[in-house]
Amino acid sequence: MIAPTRGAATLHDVAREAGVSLATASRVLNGSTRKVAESYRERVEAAAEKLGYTANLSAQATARGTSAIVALLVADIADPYFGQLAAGVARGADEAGLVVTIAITERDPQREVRLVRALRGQRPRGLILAASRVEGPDAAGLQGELDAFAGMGGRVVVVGPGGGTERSVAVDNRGGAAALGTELAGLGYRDAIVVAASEGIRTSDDRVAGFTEGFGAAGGSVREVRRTGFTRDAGYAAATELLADGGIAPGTLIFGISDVVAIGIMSAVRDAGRQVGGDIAVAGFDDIATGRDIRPGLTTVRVPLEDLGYRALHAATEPEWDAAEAPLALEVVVRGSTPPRS
Amino acid sequence: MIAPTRGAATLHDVAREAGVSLATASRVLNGSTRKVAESYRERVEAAAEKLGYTANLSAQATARGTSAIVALLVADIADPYFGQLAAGVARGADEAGLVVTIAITERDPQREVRLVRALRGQRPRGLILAASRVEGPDAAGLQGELDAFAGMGGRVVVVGPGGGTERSVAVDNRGGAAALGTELAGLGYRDAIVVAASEGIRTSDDRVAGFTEGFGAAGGSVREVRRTGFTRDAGYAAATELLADGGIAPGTLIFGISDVVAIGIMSAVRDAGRQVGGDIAVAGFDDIATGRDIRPGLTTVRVPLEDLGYRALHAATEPEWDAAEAPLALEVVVRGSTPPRS
DNA sequence: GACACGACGGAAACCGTTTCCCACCCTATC
DNA sequence: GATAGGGTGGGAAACGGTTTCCGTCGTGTC
Repeated sequence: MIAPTRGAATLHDVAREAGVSLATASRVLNGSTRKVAESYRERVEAAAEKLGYTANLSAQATARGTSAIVALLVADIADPYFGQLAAGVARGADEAGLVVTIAITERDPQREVRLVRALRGQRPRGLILAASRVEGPDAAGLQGELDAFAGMGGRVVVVGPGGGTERSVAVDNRGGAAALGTELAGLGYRDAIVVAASEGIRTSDDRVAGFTEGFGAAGGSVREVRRTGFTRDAGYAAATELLADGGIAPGTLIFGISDVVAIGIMSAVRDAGRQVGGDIAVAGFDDIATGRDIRPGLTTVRVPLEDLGYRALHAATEPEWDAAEAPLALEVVVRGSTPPRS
Repeated sequence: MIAPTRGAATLHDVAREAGVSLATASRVLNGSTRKVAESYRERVEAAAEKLGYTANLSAQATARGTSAIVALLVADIADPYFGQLAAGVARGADEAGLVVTIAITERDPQREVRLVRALRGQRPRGLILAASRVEGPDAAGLQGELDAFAGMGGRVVVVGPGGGTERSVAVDNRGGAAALGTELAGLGYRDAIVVAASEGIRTSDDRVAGFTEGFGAAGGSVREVRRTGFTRDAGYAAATELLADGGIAPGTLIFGISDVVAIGIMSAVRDAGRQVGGDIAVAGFDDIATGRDIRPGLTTVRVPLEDLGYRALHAATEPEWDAAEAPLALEVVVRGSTPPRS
């Protein structure tokens, strides 16, 4: 069905095969407002089929001045948080006939700047930034790149706390964490330790603030905020230290800034010979799939990650966009890792 | 630092700003064998910096006739198996200065064919197929697309069982599963049920065959092979059915075709009021990160997924390639989900 | 001081598409 | 029966680059 040719068939080849001009072939094969006679249309389509023609997207992009690409920047694609998010982005892109290119920051701000610059070369329609947002000196370089990107006509979407002028698909980290704190204080917890990412990372800061607020207002108190990273191993290490340092009294709650961190904490607690739940309670944030399958189940705040990615994709592609769209509903999910106390 | 312009700065703009020809600007900014005088070079670089110039990759691709893109096709990016694989691909691509575009098959063969065709439009240097390979009628259409892709000068790499002419980065599924079977029989297990994907999926078939072989040779016997899917929910459902149907005797081993499936099985076992480990043993394959953090830990076969992705990337880009490169080492990892029996 | 040669800048052709614009034909109208 | 007008095909100029080829200039040699 597909004729083997040297290299890919070009529109030229199709036009010649069909005995029509390039213009006509182009109009038939790639959308155009203009009509072409049925007889021509058939000839061109037959020729294209015969030669296995597929439009060269690069050439199309240069000619049209706009590409069908959306770029996605994540911290770590192996992290289930970003995986689920990426799934939503990919689904939306497919529906819209777009292609997703992905890049990994490895949580390195400098790398992030470099990647945004490199991605800019593709002239994507939109850029989705899902890597954690930083405040501080490194933010300036990134902002410069983002501005350059926007000045070029690309749309920048930030997943999480909206920065400046960019569109953002926000998660109510603060509110969700506050609700979690309130709920857990309601279960009888009074003493909590928070294992967070380093200061300046908005997502982490907001969750810490929200939790402290909610937990405090309902009668609990946060004894300590331990700063570490966003990974499972960071959570494991932090909890191990905490257990070794001064020990952790039974009945204490440890809030991990994300489920991934919380899962690391759970493993550390167990490896130290303690028990998760009645002894040391653990809670997380995000509700990644794994939280359902570990025992005890992980108490957390459900963030509809795939929806989030789906929305981000649309924010990145639609011409006009309503920032105040119904916010994503977060929901506290209590499982066995935080049994009722007393 | 970056001057805001209407649209992106072009090479034209840079050349004008620097007072040189396009040719010279091109030679300075985008690699060329020819040298250009230091004074010119500086002027051009300064102009590029001032204008925030970034080469238009699409234009470059059409002019050069070759793109800097590698396409990655996975079944489901939210699945940790594919996430870790993708991480390796992305790392390799970054090192090589390539861009990764990703597409999701959702395990639908027709969709897969459609995506390969769409991806072809990008004229990627290589295409990495990590979605599970099927045998059967749907395979023909896919093969046609792959041939068309290869005929165009693209390199196709299959992750897993090598198909026909394509390069493949193989995993010794059969050998690994056999080793697992042997090991488990050595621990005293005699009776096993396998929860696999539907017949015709090579990865699954190979693992079933290998396990049956190894387990059988060491004195065990596979009582039943249950066909289902590759997901956590498929594993959960299958195990729930098995437990309801005839019940499962204590001391039985359930081998899930992948860790994701095995984790679903573990949850089903527990939700049925049974215990994982001493009561019903469970084993998986792949060694995804989660397997470490659940309790009991999941016995499995470690597949170095990130390496696998990294290798696939190289196989997809390097001109000549040694198929017989040292195969990836698989390793049986015994954890608490399969305690020694007797 | 003439000549050959190597280095290097610039004009122009080209990559695969889109799209503007013109020519053409057919039909409807006076 | 000439003319205006709408619809449709084709030629050619873009789009943003790369690369070939040519011409000039500076240098080294005898």
